[in-house]
Order: sequence, then structure tokens, then C-alpha cells
Amino acid sequence: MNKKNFYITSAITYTSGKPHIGNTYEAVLCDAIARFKRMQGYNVIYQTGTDEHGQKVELKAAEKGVTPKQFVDEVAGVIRSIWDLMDVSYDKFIRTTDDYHEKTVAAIFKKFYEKGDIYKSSYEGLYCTPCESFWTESQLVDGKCPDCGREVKPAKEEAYFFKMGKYADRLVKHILTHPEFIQPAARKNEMMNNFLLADEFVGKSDEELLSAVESGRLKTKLQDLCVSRTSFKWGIPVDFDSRHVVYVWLDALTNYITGLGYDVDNPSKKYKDFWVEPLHVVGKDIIRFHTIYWPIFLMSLGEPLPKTVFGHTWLLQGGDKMSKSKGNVIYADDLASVFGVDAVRYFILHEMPYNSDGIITWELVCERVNSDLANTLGNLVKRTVSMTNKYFGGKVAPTGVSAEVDGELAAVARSVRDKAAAKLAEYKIADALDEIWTLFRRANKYIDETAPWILARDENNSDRLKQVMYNLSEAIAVGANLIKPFMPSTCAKILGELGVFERAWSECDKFGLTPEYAVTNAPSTLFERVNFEDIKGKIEEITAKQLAEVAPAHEEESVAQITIDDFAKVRMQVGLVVACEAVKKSKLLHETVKVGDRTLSILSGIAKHYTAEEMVGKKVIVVTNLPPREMKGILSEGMIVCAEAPDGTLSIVSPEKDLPDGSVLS
RNA sequence: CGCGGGGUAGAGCAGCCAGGUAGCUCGUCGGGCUCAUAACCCGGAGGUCGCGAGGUUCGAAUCCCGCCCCCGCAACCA
Repeated sequence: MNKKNFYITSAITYTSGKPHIGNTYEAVLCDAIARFKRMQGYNVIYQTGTDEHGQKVELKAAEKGVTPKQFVDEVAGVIRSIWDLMDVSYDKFIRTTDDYHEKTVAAIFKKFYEKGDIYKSSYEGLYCTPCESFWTESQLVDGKCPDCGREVKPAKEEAYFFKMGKYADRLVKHILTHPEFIQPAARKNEMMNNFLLADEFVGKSDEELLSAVESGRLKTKLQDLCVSRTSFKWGIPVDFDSRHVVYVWLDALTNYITGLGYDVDNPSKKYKDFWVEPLHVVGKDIIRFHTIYWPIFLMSLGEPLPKTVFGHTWLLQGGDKMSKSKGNVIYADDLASVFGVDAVRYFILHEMPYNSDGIITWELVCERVNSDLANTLGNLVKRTVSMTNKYFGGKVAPTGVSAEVDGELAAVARSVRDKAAAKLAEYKIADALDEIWTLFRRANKYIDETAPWILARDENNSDRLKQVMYNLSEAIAVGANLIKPFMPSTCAKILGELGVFERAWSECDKFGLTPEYAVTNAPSTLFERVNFEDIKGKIEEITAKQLAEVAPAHEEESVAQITIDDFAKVRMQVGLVVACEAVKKSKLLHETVKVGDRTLSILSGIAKHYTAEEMVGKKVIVVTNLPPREMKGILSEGMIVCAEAPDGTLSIVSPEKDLPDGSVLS
């Protein structure tokens, strides 16, 4: 009776605003895995939550005129309500502002310091005082602060650093010897080559790397990490130096153990029981933090490393990243209001390819839901229940009058459980769902093969017909049990229609188990078909609402006023593009522009918007008194003026009348 | 010569690691059926598997070499 323990976490969601469908996907993905494991008999703790500290939160709160705490309370509430709406069965919802978390993080930081893994030094860079930000040389715009355009000056800021290098060899060795640590495996190379290995080791085989580690020859490019900040206050104070707050990533990552009751001196029983082979599910963009910094923090604490960090791909809106200013953000609650919670869960779990990003559009959701849920599954259940009522008053039991096709159906039903489980073990959720759907498809086919309506014409076939109807219910029951982790309420609904209870995992590969089915006499429609044309109006409303929310924000942007003299400093002239070519491996075009009697070489980042050929012959506006600057080894002697739409589309600006090049703007 | 992923039917993907009749879902066309939600079942059309009449092989989507294109990250966008 020793049930195995299983600990799974999603990343905690940053509380800067309402989570979109992509964020929600992660919570639902973890939920499906957690539910599946529970069904298989594990004791599961699934932890999710919110990441609430940091400068961005502080700024957003100030904008709204509330305290950071008030701000995160509200957003955390929204996030949690969406998780709840989506039936996310988390066991623990942690907030990084929870008192035990803050206390433990401060203690961990102190332990690192006492151990000598954290040391005090200073961060040097160019500082913009009003913005309280450090910038590097290359980030500056025109030698000034990229945010506010004011002067920056060299400055030193006191900060604490973590000695990452101390653990680099051990980490590389762990990655090399634990292939399951970074999943999908393709991500391993990315981490090694980009962040860990020094250049001369990139591309070497695992064997060579391993021997280099063993003999102490391995070099890495892992730098010490700055783990404290003094530029803002909204964070966990360093307890022995209260001017500093703990770096948000150190704060956030430790949630995985503080939520279990980890304590530097006296870890809880729960922690010891569940921090065994934890699974972290995270977006592919933050794999780096979870496979480099987090394991190193754990090594420093002397704790075991997670078994697997699974980096899932993203859900993209029509191939683009979602953004409010494009009005194309899709939220789980909007989708659920049209399609229902389980339909949305099904879509996001099913539509996510393993290796590449998935695509979501309202139209794709519509197609998928109609086809897989309304047609294949919903209609199957409905026709089965209807016929059972029509022919047998709703009650069927096995009669033993079988045919060869019965065996085929039963074989599929018996094999589905393990096939789905095998896919799920590799985190191939979409494939697991497909396995289950083969059973529903097979059942639809079985109806055609047995043609119950023909059997019903002859009283002598009654026992055969009864067996057929029983087999159908049984096949549906098996499938319904297996979709529980993915669509919990649909599972319950179907079993309700059939008038049976859930079965145990050990019985999900059995066929013919139920003694009798007594189906409902009023079959319901599980999933309504949705006509895409009918929801277009609703989608437009949602888009309009988003755009309306964004528009005022743009107007509020305070743009510093300038004087007419300031404006006069900028010399803009009409130019004629006489030649143009694309610059390789960049989004730059290299134009040769005739401006009066001068000919300028100009680079502009517009290759995504204009081809080199179409630029030739265009009249453009050029800023001609900028200092020349070199990019990609080519000198740029001016700037072509462009207008940018909210969605990022760029347009060059041309004089409305056909003025000669060299004409001056004023 | 930055790093990584990808290019397979109109769309979205699997197959590639362990070479051997090119597969799935949707769409489309035709047929069947009538229990059911314009559903369900069957069949057809549609693919030079990015390019190189390249290499290895009896045999390459799959392994090797060269090239092109797309997408992330990085850089850059005067």
C-alpha cells in the first residue's frame, strides 16, 4: 500500500497583469499530468502560484496609485480565479509575498552568504539617476538613457554576487549524466552551448566533455550572478543588509521548496517526502533559469536536484506573439464563455506540438471542437444513449451473442490505457489524447458495422442488439474514464449519461466489466457545434475592448516637450534612394541616398517591411545631421524617417508633392 | 563563418535517433447509411518528403556533404 509521492510544479506567474491563454496553458498542462498521476495511484502535490516581487510590479502599482501589495493582491486573485475556472486542481497556491516564503528566502540568502557562496562587491555601469537604472554602453541611445533620454554617468552600486562558477563543473556533469534532466532533449544543447560551455568546448561530444570535467580541464562561461538590488524596494530585504532586496529570480525559484515547508535548519516532513524526484514544468523561455541557476542554488543548499525540467513550447496567436496593442490577446475565460471549459482544455492540450510552438485562433478552436468533441465524441454518446433507450428502455446487459467485430472493439478499448500512459510519460499530451480518440472513432465505426437499426427490425436479433448496445456503452465508459485528467467534467457527464461510476485505474484496461448499464432517458448534448460565423461578432467585441483599453494608455505616455529651437536642430531633407541592398544576417537595408549634391550611405532596420528592390527610386525623408555610425561594418550617415503603427508595421514617409531631393523640412 | 529549431498533400503535424511499400487530423470530391449534433461510415483526388540527375547503400524522407529559405534567442534596428 505504499503509494509513491509525486511533486509537480508549474512556474509561478508574474503578477503584472491578467494571464493570457498561453500562461493558462501551462497551468492546465500541469493539471492534466497531476490528475493523470493521481489516477495512476500516486500521492500528488501540484503547486502553482504567483511571483509578486520586482520593479515592474512596483511601477505598475504606482501607475495605478495603489501599494504594491494591493496591486498584487488583486492580480493574484484574478490569476487564481482563472485557474479555478479552468478546473486546475492545484494542491498548493503559493504567493511569493506569503510570510513563510519571505522568511525562508531571507534565511537561504543568509546561509549562502555565511557559506561564502555569496559575496559583496559592486556593480559598475552607466547610471541614469531619474530612472534608477544601469545601462551598458551598447544600450545607450545617442549616448543617453534609452528610457528618458537624459544624461547617464558612470556609477558603482554595491551588490551581492553568487559564485556560480564554483558549481559549474558539477552542473555540467549532472546534465551530461542525467539525460532526463532537461526535456525535450533538444534544449540541452541550447543550454550547454549558449550559457555553460566556454567557446572552445562548444560542439564537443558528451564523452569528451565528460572527460574534461573529470580531469578538471573544463572551462565554462558561467559568470557570477548579481543576486541583490538596491534600485527598488518591492522585494524581500536581505536580513543582514536591509538596503538590499533579494534578486527576484532567487526569490521566485525557491518557491518550489518553500511551498513544501523547506527550512534551512529544519525541513518539514512534507518536504522530505515530496522533494524526491520533482518535475518542473516551465515555458521554454525560462528553461535557463531552471536548469542553471536553480540547480546551483540547490547544490549550495545541499539538496537534491529536480529530476526533470520540462520546457513546453508556446501557444501563438495566428503565428504572432500575442499583444494587447494588436488586440489579439486570447484569454481563457473568453474562450470558455463560448466553447466551455473542457473544450478549451482539450484544445490547448491537444493542439500543442511537442517540439515547436502551437497556434491558436478562434477559427482553429472552432474547427477542433466541432470535429473532435461535438462530432466524434458528443455525437457518439448521444446516439448510443438514444438507441439504448429506444430499443431497450435504457437498460442493457451482456447477452453473450457476439461477433468478430466485438473483439476488435474490445481489443482497442483494452489497449488504450497503456498506450495513453506511455505517451503521457514522455509528456506528449497531444499524442495521449489521440490514443484515446482512436477508441471513440472505433466505436463510431462499430455502430456502422453492426447497424443496430437493422438488427432492431427483427425480434430474433434482440439479444445480439443488446450485446451491441452494451459493448458501445462499455467502450465509451472506458474512454470516458481515461479523459478524466484532461476533461474532468466531461468525464463525469458521460458517466452520468451512462449511469455508471468511475472505475479504478486498474480496471481501465478491462472490457466487459460493468454488469448492466441503465442510461439516462433524457440524453443531453455534450458539446454544441459552434458555427464560426455566429461567433464573429463576439470576437470583434473582444478585440475592440482590448484596443480600447490600450489606447488611453498610449495617450498617457508623457512625452517631454521641446522648444522650437530643439526642433530646428534636426535637419531633415528629402532624399532619393538610388541604390539599395539587404545586409546579410540582419534586418538592415543598406541604401545609397542622393540628397541634393550629397550622396549618403544609410542603414535602416526595415528589411522586414521593404525589399531592397522596391526601395530604389523612392523619395524619402532623411535626417542628415546625425553623427555617422557604423553597423555591421558599414557606415551609416543618416536616418530614414519611418512611422510605426501600434502593431509594429513600419512605413517610410514620403513628400506628398514630388519635391526635388535636397529640399529641407521645416 | 554566433546558438538553436524547422522546411513532408490546400492547412496543421507524425515518420528521421535504430534506412526497406509516405502516414494522421482537418478541408475537398464521390458513395453509403439514417440511430445521432448538416452527424456517422467507406472510397477518391491531392506530395519531385526545401535544393544539389551530390556521397554511402541492393535500397535514403530517414545516414554523410554542400547550398537556399523560415522561426526563436543573441546582436542589431541612425
